[in-house]
Amino acid sequence: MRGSYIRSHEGDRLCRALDLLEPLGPAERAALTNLPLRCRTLAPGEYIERQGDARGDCCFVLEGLLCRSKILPHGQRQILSFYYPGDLAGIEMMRLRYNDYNILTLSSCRVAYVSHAAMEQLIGAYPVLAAAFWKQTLVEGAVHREWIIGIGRRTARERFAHLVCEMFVRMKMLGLAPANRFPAPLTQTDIADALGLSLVHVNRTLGELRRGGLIDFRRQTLQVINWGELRDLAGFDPHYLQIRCPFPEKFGSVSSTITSV
Amino acid sequence: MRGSYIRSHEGDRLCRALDLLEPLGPAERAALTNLPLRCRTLAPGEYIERQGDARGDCCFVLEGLLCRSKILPHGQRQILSFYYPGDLAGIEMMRLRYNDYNILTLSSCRVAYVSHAAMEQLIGAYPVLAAAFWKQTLVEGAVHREWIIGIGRRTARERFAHLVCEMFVRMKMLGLAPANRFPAPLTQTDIADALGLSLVHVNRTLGELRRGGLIDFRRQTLQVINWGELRDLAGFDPHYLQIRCPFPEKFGSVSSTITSV
DNA sequence: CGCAGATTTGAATGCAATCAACACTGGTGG
DNA sequence: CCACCAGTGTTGATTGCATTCAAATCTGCG
Repeated sequence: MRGSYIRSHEGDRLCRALDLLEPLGPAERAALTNLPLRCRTLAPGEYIERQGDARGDCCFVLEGLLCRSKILPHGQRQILSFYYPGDLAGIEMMRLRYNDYNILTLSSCRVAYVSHAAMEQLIGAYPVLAAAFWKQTLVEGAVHREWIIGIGRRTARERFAHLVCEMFVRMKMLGLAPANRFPAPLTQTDIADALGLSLVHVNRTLGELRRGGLIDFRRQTLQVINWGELRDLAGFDPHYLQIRCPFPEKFGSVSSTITSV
Repeated sequence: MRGSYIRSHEGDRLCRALDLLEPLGPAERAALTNLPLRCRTLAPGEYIERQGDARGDCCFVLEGLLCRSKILPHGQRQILSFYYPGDLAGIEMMRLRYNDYNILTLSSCRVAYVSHAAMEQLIGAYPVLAAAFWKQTLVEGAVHREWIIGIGRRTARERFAHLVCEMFVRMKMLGLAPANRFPAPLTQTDIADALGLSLVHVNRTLGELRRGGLIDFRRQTLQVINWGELRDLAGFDPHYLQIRCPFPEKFGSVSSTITSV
């Protein structure tokens, strides 16, 4: 099952995402685009990894949204994180023996599989790339912590708002949120499982945020309407995402643009 | 403020904890014990790092219990993780620019500070140690995920039971839980902030577990009385801790010993 | 059209938070 | 030695946020 080759704009996006973590030189860019990749297009709901399975290859996200989830013995589901374009899913399986989580597509996705062997070689040869991957893991940890805080101590409205802020900022960084709109290929059930809430309550909370003029969510698209209020409600501070570019400044102006509407 | 030298049995414990992640050779052990460390004894409630501060040195835990926490704007506190003897606290600050969390002692602690420079050198020279530290971060991520699941989807009793299981297994691994008793220098307020519950509810839940004959918790000491039931209640599966030694097997026998009492 | 999945709304229930008061503990100082 | 005090632990009563159960749309799609 040999996949197609990576497309040029997909390679660009991959480089861009990693460059946000660590500045890449031309050598690293070349090494990335010359990686032996197996590219594939996956339908929504396809699994990259399954809980309990033997560890599989690493997987670059080129396009679309994936998530990591776990099903509990009583059947409840918890979504643990999202994977955005440029993220490298399943990298921890290079070092760990057991895999307790599912990684699966939420939307139609373009992904690029890389063998562990190729990754080891890449990391060994390019310390900057090793640093970038290592840093991505650390940011993932920081995001985990922010989720713990949200689920542990924030109300449903704050929690929902915080998730929207996080997705918005990440998509914006990737240039995928023009006019403060970005694709969010999630059902309300998915959101509930990410926020640790029930489907019904997510629906009601969404209604409140919508009626409050903070966001809109229709046809798999999230729109941030009142960034200032949304951010304040969530208590959102983007520091934990460790954005390298001067994003907060740039973002302030966007924010004021929005709130002045 | 130059600290005292590391004591021999403390160096042993440090090596032992890392050896549980990756098997260390004599060279790595020697390198570890020859690290330029500044050892100190800290009182309960002292900070290693504060949220918003500039990044400080790394810090090995030699003895005692620390936690990572965050205070929210409205004053609520969430504890995000615990640091046990052998853990390296604050290692992520070698790579990240912003620090949004507190790291502080819960009990009286022995710690050993290491400069980032010394760590970089160590990691550069000993790939096995680099792998061990990297793996520790990955395990920390897995623990975060398990906490998300707990806070998001488990009831108060299950959540509490799961935390006790996790602490028990980690302490047992370190040889610090003889007779299924181990030091847990926590107030019920701390437990509440770790589990995302209120103090009052933690107190009631603890009462239930105590009356149910699952655990006891007195004078800063946790005792696992009925491991089988506790594990089943929590739905605890130690895989996520990535224990290298044949712990689950060994543990089964301990379990049966206990349940047969 | 018919159907499955997703969204929306209503009503009742329940788990955990909050408010409040009291008991226990260890440490300090008169 | 005892009074005092702050921190911690315990229990009762009330409130409320979120869940659960149930049913009615809505939507996309073969």
